[in-house]
Amino acid sequence: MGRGKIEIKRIENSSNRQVTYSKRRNGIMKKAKEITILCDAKVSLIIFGSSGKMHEYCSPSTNLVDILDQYQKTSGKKLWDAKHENLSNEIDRIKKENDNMQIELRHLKGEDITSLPYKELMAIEDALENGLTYVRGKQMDVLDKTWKNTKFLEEDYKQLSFILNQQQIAYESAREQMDHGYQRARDYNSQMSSTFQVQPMQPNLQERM
Amino acid sequence: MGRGKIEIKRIENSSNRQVTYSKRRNGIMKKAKEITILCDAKVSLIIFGSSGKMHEYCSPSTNLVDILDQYQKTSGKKLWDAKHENLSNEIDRIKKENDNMQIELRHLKGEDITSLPYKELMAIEDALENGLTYVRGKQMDVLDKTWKNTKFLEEDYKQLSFILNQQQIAYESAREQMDHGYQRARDYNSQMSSTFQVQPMQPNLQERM
DNA sequence: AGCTATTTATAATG
DNA sequence: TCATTATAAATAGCT
Repeated sequence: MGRGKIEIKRIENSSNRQVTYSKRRNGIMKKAKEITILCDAKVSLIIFGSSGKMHEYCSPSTNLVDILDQYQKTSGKKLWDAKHENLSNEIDRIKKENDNMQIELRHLKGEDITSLPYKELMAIEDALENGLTYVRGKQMDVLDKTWKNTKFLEEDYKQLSFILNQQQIAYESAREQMDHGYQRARDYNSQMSSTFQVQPMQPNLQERM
Repeated sequence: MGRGKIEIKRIENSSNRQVTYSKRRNGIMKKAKEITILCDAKVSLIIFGSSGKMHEYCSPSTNLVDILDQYQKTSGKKLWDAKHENLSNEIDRIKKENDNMQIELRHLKGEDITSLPYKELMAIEDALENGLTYVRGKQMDVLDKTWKNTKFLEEDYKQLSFILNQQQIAYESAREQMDHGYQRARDYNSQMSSTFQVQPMQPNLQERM
């Protein structure tokens, strides 16, 4: 597009090259702007001439950083170094921490917060906290007692089981003796008691609380 | 340059826009390559179409990172650091959020509340009350279960006592027989086995929870 | 996708 | 360097 066709290869004449560069650079810039407007495109164009001078175009709807971000996401290529990755990781970590706390808060809170007049609030607040402390303490006590009772009961139960076992053995012994009629029960008694170890009847009861 | 002149404004017809985008994108790409060769320029061109698809050109003598480095040096604009700053800002923001939540948590636990204004006390109070309701309900559930468990245990205990009692009686009987030596044990045997069948000692205690 | 009438970009020139 | 202009290239509207 000019008075003569040119081959696409480096323009050796420095002056011509400079002129062509200038003209074509403007041309590309213009085209970039146009496609941005015509087609809703996001464009980043950076040109360095051989002299080192820079020219830049970036579509007005965004900025270079955003475009480069998007570039990284889309292409998968990383432009930023490990520092930025570390920062990103820290953000992720803190966000996770955030989420955890938010969950904790939700657990501690009820749901809606209804408004009350200020004056009443102050007085109630102390009472509530005292009540809260009291109730918690009280409930802990009750749980404690219940637990102890259960433990005692369990102990009794074990002992009873043991005695029952002994009784059964004694009974069997007695029966056998009665059937054969010649050996003493006392021998079997002692022998069996060591065989029948006491079984813990409620080994995991505390886990049921 | 076309059959008709067009105004440079967004092409409303989506299909036309897409076609034009494709054509012009190729045009720009070609121009970029050409200026690179003709004029020894370094070019980076990144285009995102409205569909989100990316197209990129970078002059072969270099790469995007180098160009961006040079961009920062030449323009003085921070790219790298801008990104860094953005991330740092976000970290600060999230950390602040974190701190706020931590304070809220402390307040709910009754810590650091002495110097708080009414409004916040009110909010905390409501939250505590709601939480209290929830906790109480939960504790009631636990107590209920414990109580039921205790009752079951008591039943077992009673039953065991009963059986023990039976055993003792049977044993006494058997001994007596043995002493007097005239009645068969088999009668007692059948009697006892039916007695033993009664005991569901701890078959499915866990299901009671 | 191609085609082509036109518009646009630009190489050569002054 | 800038403006002009002849010409090559790009492309808008069609099929």
